Amino acid sequence: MTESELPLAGSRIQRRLAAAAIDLFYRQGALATSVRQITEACGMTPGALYNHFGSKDELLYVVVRDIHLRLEDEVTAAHEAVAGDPLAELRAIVGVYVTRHADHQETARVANREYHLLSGVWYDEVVAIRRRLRDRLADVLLAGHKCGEFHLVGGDDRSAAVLTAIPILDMCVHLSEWFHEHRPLGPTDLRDRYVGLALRMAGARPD
Amino acid sequence: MTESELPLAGSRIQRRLAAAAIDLFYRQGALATSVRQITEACGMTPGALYNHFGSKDELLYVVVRDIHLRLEDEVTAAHEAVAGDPLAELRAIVGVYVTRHADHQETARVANREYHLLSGVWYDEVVAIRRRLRDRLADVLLAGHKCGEFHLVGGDDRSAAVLTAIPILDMCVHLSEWFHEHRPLGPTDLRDRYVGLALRMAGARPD
DNA sequence: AATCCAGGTGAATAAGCGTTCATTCACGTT
DNA sequence: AACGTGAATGAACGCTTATTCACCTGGATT
Repeated sequence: MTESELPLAGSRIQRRLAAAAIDLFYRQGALATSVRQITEACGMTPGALYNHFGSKDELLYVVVRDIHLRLEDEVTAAHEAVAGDPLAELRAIVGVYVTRHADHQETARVANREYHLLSGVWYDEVVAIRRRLRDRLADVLLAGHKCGEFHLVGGDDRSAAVLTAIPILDMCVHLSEWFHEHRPLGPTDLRDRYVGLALRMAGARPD
Repeated sequence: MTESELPLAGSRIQRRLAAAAIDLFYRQGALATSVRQITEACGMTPGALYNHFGSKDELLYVVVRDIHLRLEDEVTAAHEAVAGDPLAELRAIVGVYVTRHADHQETARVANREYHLLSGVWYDEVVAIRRRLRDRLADVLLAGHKCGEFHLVGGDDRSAAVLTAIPILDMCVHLSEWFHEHRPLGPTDLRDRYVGLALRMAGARPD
C-alpha cells in the first residue's frame, strides 16, 4: 500500500490533520467524516482543529487544492521537459496522470470525488486548475494535429481537441476508482498501455 | 432540459418519491439530502416516506438499482440486435452508453456518484450489474480481436480486453459529469465521435 | 350503513453534527 | 522571575438528522 503524501504547505500539525483527513475522506467520504473523527485520529479533541483551520470546509479546501496543485506541478515539469514535440508531450502528460492516479489513488480519489462539495471562490479555484490542465492537453493535441503527427476525431478545430482531451483525462483520472495494487499488472505496464490508448485516441500513426 | 425518467417498478407514490429523490440527489448529493426535503417536494411530511420505503437507504438502493437495470436492459437490447458482428456490437454498446449518460445525465450522475454509499448485499448487487456490463464489453473486444477486426493494446489475453473495456466505459460514464445541453454539439454528433474514439481504442481498422 | 384500512399527520426521540469559549498548560523570551 | 503565546481541553450551544408511533381521516368494500 502506497502511503499517502502529505500536502505541501502548512505547519507540522496542519499537515498531520490533513493527512488524517485524507485517510478518512478516502474511506468514508468527506461528508460522512466528522471533525471528531479527524481530531481523534491525531489524539486530540474536536475544538483543537479550529486552532489550525477556520472550519471543516476550509480543511477540505486546503486538502483538495494542494492535491490539484501537486498534480499540476508534476504535469508542468514533465511537459516542459519535452516541449516542442507533441507526441512526446502527450506521452509525458498521460504518463504523469496514470502514475499519480494509480500510484497515489488515495489522494487522487479524494480530490476527484470531493471537490464538488466546495463552494464559492474555493470551488472556482479548484475548477480553474482542472480547466488549465484540460486546456493544456487540448493545446498539445491541436498542435500535434496541425503539424501532422495526430489526426483528431472531428477535424482540426479547437472543440475537437477539447473533445478528445476530456475522454483521455477521464480514463486516466478514474484509474483511482478501480485500480488496486493487487491487480496482476505493474504500474509501468499500466502506464504504457494507457499511453498507447491515448496515442490511438489522438490518431497518432502506429509505429 | 431532459426530464428525469421515473424508475420502472413500484407504486405511483413510490415512483413520485423516487423521482423527487433523484432530482435532489442530483443537485445536492444523497448524503446532503434529508428525508424532509424529499417528502416536502411531494407535499408530505417526513413520516410518510416510511409507509413506502423501509428507510432512506432503501430508497437510495431502489433508485440506484433501477437506473443500473435500465441501462443494462438497453445495452442488452442494442447488443442482441447486432450479435455476431463485433464491430457493430461495439458501436451499439458505446452508442447506448453515450446516449444514456449525455441525454439523461440526471439519473446517470446519481447512479454513478451515489452507489458507493450502499452497503452489504445492496452494494454487492449494484456492483454485480456494473461488472456484468464491463465483462460484456470485454467479451466483445476479445471476440473482435480473435477474428481480426480489432487489435487490442496488450495482446490477445482476456486481461487486455478488460483493460480496454474499462477506459472505454469510463469515458462514456463520465459524460454525465461535464456534458451540458448548451454545449455546441448535438447528441448524435457526440455519439459518433465517442464511437470513433472507442473504435480507435479497440484497434479497429480505419475505414 | 357499517367496516376496514392504506396512508398522512405531527409530535417525540435519541443521536450526532459543526462550532464556540473560558480555561489551563507548557514553552521561550525578556 | 515575569510575561506572552501557541495549543489543547472539556463542556456547552443550537441545530439537524433518521426514525418511530399513536392518532386521524377519507374512500372503498361488504
